[in-house]
Amino acid sequence: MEKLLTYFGNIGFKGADLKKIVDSFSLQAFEKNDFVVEYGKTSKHIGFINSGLFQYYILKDGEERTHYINIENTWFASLLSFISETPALENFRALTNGSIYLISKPSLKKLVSEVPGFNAFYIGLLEQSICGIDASRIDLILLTAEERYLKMLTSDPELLQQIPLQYLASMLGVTPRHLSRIRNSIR
Amino acid sequence: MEKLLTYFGNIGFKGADLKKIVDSFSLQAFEKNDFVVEYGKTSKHIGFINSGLFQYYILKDGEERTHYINIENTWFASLLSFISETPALENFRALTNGSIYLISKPSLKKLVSEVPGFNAFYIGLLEQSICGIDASRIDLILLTAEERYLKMLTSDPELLQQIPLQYLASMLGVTPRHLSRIRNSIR
DNA sequence: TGCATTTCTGGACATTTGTCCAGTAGAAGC
DNA sequence: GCTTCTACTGGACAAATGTCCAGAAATGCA
Repeated sequence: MEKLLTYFGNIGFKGADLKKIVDSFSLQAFEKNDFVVEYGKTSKHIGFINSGLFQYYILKDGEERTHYINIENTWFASLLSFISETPALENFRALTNGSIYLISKPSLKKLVSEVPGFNAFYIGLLEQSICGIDASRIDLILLTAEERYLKMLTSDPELLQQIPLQYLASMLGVTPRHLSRIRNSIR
Repeated sequence: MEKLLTYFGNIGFKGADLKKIVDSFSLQAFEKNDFVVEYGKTSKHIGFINSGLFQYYILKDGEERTHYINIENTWFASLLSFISETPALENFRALTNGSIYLISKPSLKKLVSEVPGFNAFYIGLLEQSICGIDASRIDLILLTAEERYLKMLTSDPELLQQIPLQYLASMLGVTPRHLSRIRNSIR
């Protein structure tokens, strides 16, 4: 659990509190194509990606539509399902072999109420999520697909290198065919 | 401050705590076209709309692009600016005369740390915001403009009645011209 | 009531994006 | 080394959406 120790250590947790936090997580391995969250089932965990590439997608008219991809060292949550405790409307699946530090909702709530400062950490996590999701939503309204692609080129260069273009296209809200056109036109 | 008393009373706050909460807000009146949050200035408050209609928009190539509208009895926040204490990238402006119960960030943080249960209230508010924003973002990727309009018809009928169509179109990510086509085609 | 302003609609045409598909290149397995 | 699979590209055409604009309808105000 070294990565978690470092992570929470770096943001100021120590001693017994740090141990309590890290012990609340369990490291689970996933093989390519394994589901972390499956459509129709309630998502009971959030987690921190230790390694691998994980994809959110929704089936629409029988087709996979990717709406987000998580890479190493980021937090993931099927928030709607996790928060409201309703069946997930999306799938969250491993695109490669990898592993995730998972924590259950009861454990999370326990840390929030029992560990001083964890409360602030969770609020910070939510606040950051909001900033990220909101910015992405606004971009979808305000920018053209090409502008969104150019923005991604500079803001998430590591995504571009790790993720097959078909998934990127889906995240940008266009077809792979059109992304190919965009990439061709900006040369 | 009746509306706030009722609101926080209904979710379980009482006595001195309730008074402390309500006293942290101030009711501010806005006239049509007044700015609540202005581009380039840091947003230092969040608030609960007492009355009126308020519009988030961004200027792009000299044009107003609405990305959200708040109606009565909803919470508003220029979250990115408020949370990260950076200049706002958007404007938030009164579309009609109205008033908002405002609370500053220091007061909010004070309530979170001093009033039992307010912490949970603020977390709940953030969680709900995430669910709403995330659902909206996913719709922008997965649904066509027509599907988004149909969804809005059933999920937010009150918006349809109060908001001029040009703003709705902008929220849906299409031009008024195209929204007119959509409305025509579903009859 | 009547004029001015704003909002909404829809025609004509341009641009963007999607669909379908075939071809190429590289990676993976036997 | 050969086959198979997957990712990526791009042509041809169709559908969706934008632009520009003018007229109709609704609203606000004197």
